Amino acid sequence: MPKNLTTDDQPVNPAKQEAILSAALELFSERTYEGTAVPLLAERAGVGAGTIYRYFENKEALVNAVYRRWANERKRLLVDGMPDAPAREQFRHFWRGLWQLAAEQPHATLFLEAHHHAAYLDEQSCAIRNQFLDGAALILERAQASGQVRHATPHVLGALIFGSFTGLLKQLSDHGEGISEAVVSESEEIVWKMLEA
Amino acid sequence: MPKNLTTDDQPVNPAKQEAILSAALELFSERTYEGTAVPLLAERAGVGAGTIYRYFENKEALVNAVYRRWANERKRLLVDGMPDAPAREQFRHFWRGLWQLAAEQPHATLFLEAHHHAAYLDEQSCAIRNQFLDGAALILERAQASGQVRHATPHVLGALIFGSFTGLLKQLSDHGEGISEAVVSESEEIVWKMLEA
Amino acid sequence: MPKNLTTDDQPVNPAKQEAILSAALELFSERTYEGTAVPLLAERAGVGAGTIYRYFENKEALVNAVYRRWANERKRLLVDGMPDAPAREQFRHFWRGLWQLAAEQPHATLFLEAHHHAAYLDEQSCAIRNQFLDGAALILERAQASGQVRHATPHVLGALIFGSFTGLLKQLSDHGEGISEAVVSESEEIVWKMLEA
Amino acid sequence: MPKNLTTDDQPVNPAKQEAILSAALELFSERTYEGTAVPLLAERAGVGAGTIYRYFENKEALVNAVYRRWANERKRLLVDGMPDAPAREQFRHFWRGLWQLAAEQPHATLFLEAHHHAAYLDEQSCAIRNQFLDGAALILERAQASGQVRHATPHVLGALIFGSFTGLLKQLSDHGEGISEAVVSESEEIVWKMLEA
DNA sequence: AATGAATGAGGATTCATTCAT
DNA sequence: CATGAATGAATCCTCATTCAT
Repeated sequence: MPKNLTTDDQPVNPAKQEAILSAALELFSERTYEGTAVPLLAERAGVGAGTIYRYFENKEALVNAVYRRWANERKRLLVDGMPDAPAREQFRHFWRGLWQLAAEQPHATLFLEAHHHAAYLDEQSCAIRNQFLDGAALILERAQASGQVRHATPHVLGALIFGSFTGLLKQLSDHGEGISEAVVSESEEIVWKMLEA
Repeated sequence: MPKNLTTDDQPVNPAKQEAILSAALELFSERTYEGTAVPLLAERAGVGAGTIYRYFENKEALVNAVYRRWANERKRLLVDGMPDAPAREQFRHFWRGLWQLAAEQPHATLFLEAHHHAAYLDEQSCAIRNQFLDGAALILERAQASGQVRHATPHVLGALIFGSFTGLLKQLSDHGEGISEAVVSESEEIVWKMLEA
Repeated sequence: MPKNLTTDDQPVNPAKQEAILSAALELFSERTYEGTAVPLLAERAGVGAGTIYRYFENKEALVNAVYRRWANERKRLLVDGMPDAPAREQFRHFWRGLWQLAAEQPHATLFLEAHHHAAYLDEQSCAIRNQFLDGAALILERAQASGQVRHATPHVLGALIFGSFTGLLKQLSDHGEGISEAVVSESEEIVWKMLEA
Repeated sequence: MPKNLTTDDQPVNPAKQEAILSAALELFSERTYEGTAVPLLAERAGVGAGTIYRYFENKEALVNAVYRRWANERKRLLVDGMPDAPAREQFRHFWRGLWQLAAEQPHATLFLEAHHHAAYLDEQSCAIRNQFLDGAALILERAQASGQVRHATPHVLGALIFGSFTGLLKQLSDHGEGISEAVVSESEEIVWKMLEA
């Protein structure tokens, strides 16, 4: 009776695990963690309710798996994948990356945002978010050192940029508007003003 | 004879109603709406579980009351109370107002943020948030007309500003840092850059 | 702190006690004992909820008081008040008495019927119903002895007569029909056939 | 996918559904609908409390299921199964049928009687009882037409007969007496007197 | 390995009763 | 003496989790 099947204990059926993670992402962001019943989740994933417990120890482990998955993806894309380039270009990479992720995985960004404070997130999940923010701060710091970005507490700067993105994304989704190239480039210009030395 | 004590039918004991609203604000933002059990809420408010139902028809009516209370307060302070002044000064009023509210009522801003999407918010509650956002957009529009603020979709601009604030506030609260004058003025300068014509 | 105020411990305010008993009769027969909330009962009686407990030890004592009141009234009218007369005339007295009570106190008869089996009726309440039935049986027995009424177990005969009455009353009230002289005399004739020697 | 297990969506486990219906019949007639707590009901049925909600949408749906079940059974046996025969024989069929049902299912008749007025009975449940009463009235009417039964409003006659039965059954059960052949045939003779032309 | 019927602890809510006013 | 606001035990019901199949 293996416990932690989330790790690579050779998950029984990758397609099923994937379906569960995907259904969880959808439902947890549409409704809430507490507001989502496991049986409903199972139905959405097309598996039996009991099956979920073969892939995840419990509901809490499942949210954490979803969180980690997308928090990692975001970090990988936006921080690890940051090119060595002038600050303006790095910012473009970052900003457009955020929007691309939001466009490709409409639920992922809002899910990450909504669940960050959650009491049920474990340390590892929190750690990943911090890696993302710290990574972004480090990039900023380097850009400041080379005089390309305004001098200000890097974490403050990072929070402002990231908050701008989240605020705009929420507004668009509230109004049922999709993500248009126009909005992305307009906002890129504007937000860069906060960084520009 | 009237049952609806949620309205101003001279609530039986204002101090108790206040205690309930206050406990609800705290718990709903620390945990979640769904994640907060009514008995716990009652204990935190220092009243019996049944008492809550003398003041609010049900849990849903209670969240809405909390939401309306602070959404109104915010609108009153930041939009209705906006002085007729140069754009830069109006922005200072707005930005510092946001932080002042956050400092005085640490939970209120995060509560409003976390509950905006909530399915259980009724029309009236939603209307107030829109009044706030539309009001802010209108002020921006006027400032744009007079050439003091960059030309860009007002709601986009508004979302960026408000998002910046929220992002920074969350970051501070995550790190357990309080709201310092330094951070407020530093951020004010930076965010203004997004508006500056 | 006198307990049993239902007895003649000089009830504090007879009009109020009366109002409570009357409201209880109405509500307990329209809804149920368990289905009737004490606060509602208080409102219907025009008194405060707490007041009820000055007149009756608790809800259970109240139903019993209502039950006893009408069970006694019925016994007094129909059994104690039975004239010494030929059987046919005694039956007329009894049958018309039942309908008169039902007409004057629409709720009382149905209340008595509905609550007879109730677990919360105390011994005294049950005793009264038995006095009524035993009294009726005794009258029947005498009439049988004098050859005016068919020979059959008196209690069986009594149950059939009384059941006929209840059945018809319920049917009328189900159909929203009032108690008409026509129905009463028609049924009197018919039911007498069961007794006729 | 279908939620409504109350219908014949092949109830998950017929034996369990049966146990619940049976426990409900017992308890609802011993105590009351409102007076019967669901956990107690579950215990008596030998199932978990939650299980009841897999078979019945809620407590109300459960009483209705019980009511329909026995009201249908009664109608089937006594009205639909009425032979084409002389009135006296038809009456014997009806009367003995009532007592047979009462003997086989001691709780069913009293349950039906006690719950007829109930506010929580839905339209379908009420319809069945009416089918029973109307059916009985129709049979009476035919017998009147052929001069075998006294002329009197059929529904009145029906109510008297059925009321007699109920009254006697209650008396027997109050006194803890079983249903004896003697009582049944004695009462059959007597009640027939009400019908005899 | 997968299921989904069954469970019971825990949720929201009601209501008989008390007690400070 | 009368009140009705306050209470918490007890209600109905949901849902995360288990386990026999």
